[in-house]
Amino acid sequence: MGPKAKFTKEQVIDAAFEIAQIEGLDNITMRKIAEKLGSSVAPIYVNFQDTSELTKALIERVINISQQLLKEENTGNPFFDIGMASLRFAKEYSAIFRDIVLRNNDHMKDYDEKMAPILIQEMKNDPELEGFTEKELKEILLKMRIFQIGLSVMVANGLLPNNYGKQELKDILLSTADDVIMSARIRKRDLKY
Amino acid sequence: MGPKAKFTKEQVIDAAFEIAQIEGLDNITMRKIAEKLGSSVAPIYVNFQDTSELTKALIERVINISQQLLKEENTGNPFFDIGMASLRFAKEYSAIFRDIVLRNNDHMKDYDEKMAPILIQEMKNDPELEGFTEKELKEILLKMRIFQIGLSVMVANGLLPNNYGKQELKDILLSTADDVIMSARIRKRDLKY
DNA sequence: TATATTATATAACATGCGTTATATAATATA
DNA sequence: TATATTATATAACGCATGTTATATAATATA
Repeated sequence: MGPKAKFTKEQVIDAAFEIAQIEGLDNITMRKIAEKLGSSVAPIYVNFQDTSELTKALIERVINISQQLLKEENTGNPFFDIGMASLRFAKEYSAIFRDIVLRNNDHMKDYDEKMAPILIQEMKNDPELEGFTEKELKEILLKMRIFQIGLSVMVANGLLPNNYGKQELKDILLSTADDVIMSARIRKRDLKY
Repeated sequence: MGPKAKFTKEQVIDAAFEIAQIEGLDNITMRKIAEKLGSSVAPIYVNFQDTSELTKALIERVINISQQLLKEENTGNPFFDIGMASLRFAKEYSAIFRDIVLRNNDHMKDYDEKMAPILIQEMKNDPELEGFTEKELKEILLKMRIFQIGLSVMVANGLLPNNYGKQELKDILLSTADDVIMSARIRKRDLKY
């Protein structure tokens, strides 16, 4: 009983997300969301108890988008796929990417620590990476993770040469992976003989 | 004629910098600075017209510190020195590093564009890099710049393994430089013969 | 020493924020 | 249809911010 709500949770999150996409997560305000929805702040408070609840929902939205981007990358090479998904996120949602990555939250660390063993396992099954010890694989993964974060930051901040598109990103990511792996193999060989 | 000012510009900037170091650039307020100085906000306005003027001075301070850090690195290998200076900044002033790098300001781009030709010139004089074309040198520099930014971000956000100190940072920076250069040389050779 | 000048502390103002109280409008149900 | 219930718009509250007006204190100079 009572009138229908003017907006769903999703619509409110959409509006908040649009603001975050341009101004960053910190610059979302209730009044801005209301303005974007063409209403007062009241409908927001019907859907969300307070700002913290809305923020949680927004973070979930961000995570869902990340996972969606990851699903869309399917070369079979998981750490290349993760790299490309992260790059797409950095490009398409750069303001949010900056806020998430550059804020010193535990999301990243948790994520890294959860993903590392999975990726190491995948690497063990990769014929291209045959013969490396676990320690060597970890070193390779770390280098690639560092490179991938650096590349994402540069994409988000528009620091790359103008002609850099998706293909160039792919190329440099793969090329650097080759560099790291090839060199690791050569070092291994040099030590052996 | 009149009483002496209680604080110099420098003292005000010091206080602001201390706040920024812990809370980030965005969380500096006139009242917080005043509190840290043990005074009211009035002396701040004697030294600076408004917030924007103080912010400019603070950015200059940040740049000076960066340059000081760079001066202290002197291996002769300029892009290694730049890398280490950036890493030290990321470690010692992580909140500010995040705000500077992750904000999409033009400082970074300007800096990169100014430094690139200088570094390329230095690379041309480096015997280790003999035989590479300018295009190849640019590719190597770009990869190292990406890696160095990634490493700095990870340092600032505490994402590296616990045992990572200055020596480990040096090692991984040099090791990756080797990877990139060695692989570039191998690719060159493969193409030739 | 007297005075003009300048620094300071205090308190106020305007603005923007999250949140909420309240009156009004809309609607499902009896 | 009448009513209870719920959504909405509006305006307000409390708080933090940058900035400024004002009264007071300090000091260089005549």
